[in-house]
Amino acid sequence: MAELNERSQNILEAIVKDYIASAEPVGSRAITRRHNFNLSPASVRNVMSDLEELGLLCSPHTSSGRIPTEKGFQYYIDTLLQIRDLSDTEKKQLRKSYRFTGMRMEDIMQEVGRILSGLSKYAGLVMVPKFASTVFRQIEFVRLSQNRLLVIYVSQTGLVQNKVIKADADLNQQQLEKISNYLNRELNGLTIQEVREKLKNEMQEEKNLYDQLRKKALSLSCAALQDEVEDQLFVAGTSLMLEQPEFSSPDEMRRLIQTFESKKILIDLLDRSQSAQGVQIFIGSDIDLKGCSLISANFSNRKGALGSLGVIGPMRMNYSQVVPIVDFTAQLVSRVLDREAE
Amino acid sequence: MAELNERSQNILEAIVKDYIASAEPVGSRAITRRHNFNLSPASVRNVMSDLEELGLLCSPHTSSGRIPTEKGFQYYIDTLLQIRDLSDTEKKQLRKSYRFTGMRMEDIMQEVGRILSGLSKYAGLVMVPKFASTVFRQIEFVRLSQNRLLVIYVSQTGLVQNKVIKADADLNQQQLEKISNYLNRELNGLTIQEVREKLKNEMQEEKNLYDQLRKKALSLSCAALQDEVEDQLFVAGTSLMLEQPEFSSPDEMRRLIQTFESKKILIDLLDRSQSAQGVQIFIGSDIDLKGCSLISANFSNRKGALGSLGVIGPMRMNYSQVVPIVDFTAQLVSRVLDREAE
DNA sequence: TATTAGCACTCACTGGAGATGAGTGCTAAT
DNA sequence: ATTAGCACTCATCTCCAGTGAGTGCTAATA
Repeated sequence: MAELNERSQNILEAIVKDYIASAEPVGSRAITRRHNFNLSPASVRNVMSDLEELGLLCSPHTSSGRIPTEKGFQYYIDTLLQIRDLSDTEKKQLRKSYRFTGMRMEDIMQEVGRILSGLSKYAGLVMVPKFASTVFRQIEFVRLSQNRLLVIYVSQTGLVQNKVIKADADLNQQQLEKISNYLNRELNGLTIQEVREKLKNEMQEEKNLYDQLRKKALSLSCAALQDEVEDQLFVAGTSLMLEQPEFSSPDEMRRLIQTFESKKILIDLLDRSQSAQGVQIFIGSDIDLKGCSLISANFSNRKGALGSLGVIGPMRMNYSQVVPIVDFTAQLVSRVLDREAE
Repeated sequence: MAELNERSQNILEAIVKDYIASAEPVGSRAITRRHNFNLSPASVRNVMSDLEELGLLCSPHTSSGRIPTEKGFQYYIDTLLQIRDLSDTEKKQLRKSYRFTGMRMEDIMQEVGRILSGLSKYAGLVMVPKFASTVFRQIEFVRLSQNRLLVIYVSQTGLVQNKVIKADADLNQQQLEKISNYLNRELNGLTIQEVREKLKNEMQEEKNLYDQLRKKALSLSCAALQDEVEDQLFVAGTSLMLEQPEFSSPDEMRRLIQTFESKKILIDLLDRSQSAQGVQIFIGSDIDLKGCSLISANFSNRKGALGSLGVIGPMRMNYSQVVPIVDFTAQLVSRVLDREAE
């Protein structure tokens, strides 16, 4: 992107800010009124015309004010946006909202989503990712029927997942207990990734294993960890999002609800942000949700990444307000989960 | 409700059916055209006027057709609605949709909701009720930190629930195992209700218990089962519901989404239907969702009630189509869960 | 006596005409 | 380089007449 001179930058910034506040096209006169650039509307118009030329602004029709294009927002985010830190009071307040003692992981996540949504007035997202990267704590087997077992595993952070697998042999509850004891001893503290590795190695190494128990244990846990568990996604504040003027038409509403309902798109989105550090902003065509932006951050504990959270809203989001909230929340959640793991 | 003569009944039925089909006020001429009662529009108008007098119909404004009032729908449901049985082909098809082998309880419930919604074109609901009535199968404890324990319990049907409790004493994993072994031996096959009773009795009986293990086991499991776990509710097909003309205005949409988002209202609704047998229809002011109806049924296995499922849609729902679907689905799910429990 | 044809009336909805106002681009003056 | 001035555009609002589906009432009819 070519450099803009200072005046153009100022005007672009003014337009973006005014548009964020009002959701209406911004005209040249309105700008001179609200900000005092000591410029006449006509001069502003000239600049606006240039900015339109550059693809940073557009006008919905010939005789209306300008609105920032996606590129305009991108420029604003990249070079104009100043993210203020939260004041200590704000931090304290935020910390006070986040009291999770005695809550289950699921409830914590849900609550975090709700709070994010409430603070931002947009929709809050929290994703607990595929189990793969989390740290193994315990595994239990429950015999459901002759060859169907319920596997329950618990991560270091207390996240509980379960699934049903088929067992080759019919094992009674006592045998299962022995197996889970064995596994818990062997695998405690490893990431699921590492557990998989280890199992794979041992399986190969000891094809003709004498130790029947161990053999069964290995085959069972392999089956249990074979395919991924789905990501869990918590969405909160959909209805707040619907209050935004960009979703005031029935069609737009339906589109949004459909997207949120399937969850798939949102999961993919947050998955993509998994790898990065700090706050990320996805905007417009980055994401499969026309006209929307996502501000996200990852949370993690000492042992590595655990999940992502964020706020999704119209492209015309109040970035300078929401970014620090998302950032700080991610930090808080990370700390809480560290404490949980102890 | 006073008896209506046959002609009035016929005309009321025609109006309700036409309104269900079109969502538009029904006029006298339209009726004579579509059904051949051998009556002139004027005669129909007289009858309609009577029905309005009785509170079964109303007109949105002076010069428009009539729409059924809530009372009108109620009358239709109570005395005019004929529920056809599903044909064998339909039953077979439905059975084919419901293949749940190897799925977790949660996934089954979600899938049932989706199918219900897809078949009815309205929103599908499935609720797994408070754990209280389900049958105990297994309990496990996981030590999270010094005095925080994760309790996992599994019902006979394979439903997994977990929560965090505080423990008085710091117990290591081996002790916990012994305790859970003890509990699993003692309590297997009882309903949670019965488990509670039993624990309460034993606690009182043996206040000065020598058996330390048993004492700890009792106090722990008491804490674990103390307060109810929340009902779990699965909602599917919200966006289908939004296609209905009664929710075409932004305000109505928002109202609906808000209601669905909080889940509270829906849970209360399904809770109320818990006690009854067979299909139930809640309509209009019965429920806290203006202009909507709920068709629900309970599912259960040999050991008793397990949950409810249903379809929620506009009051102008196609009852004769949806009622048998809900009914049959509840039966199917009951059977599946019986098989799971084995 | 129940039914119906006829008629005046109501009211949502539609589409066109005109007024309004916020905004633009261009040009010429400063 | 900046700005005042001006003609022009276009969404939006309001007013208005026309249309059509529907009603209630009354008098004629079978």
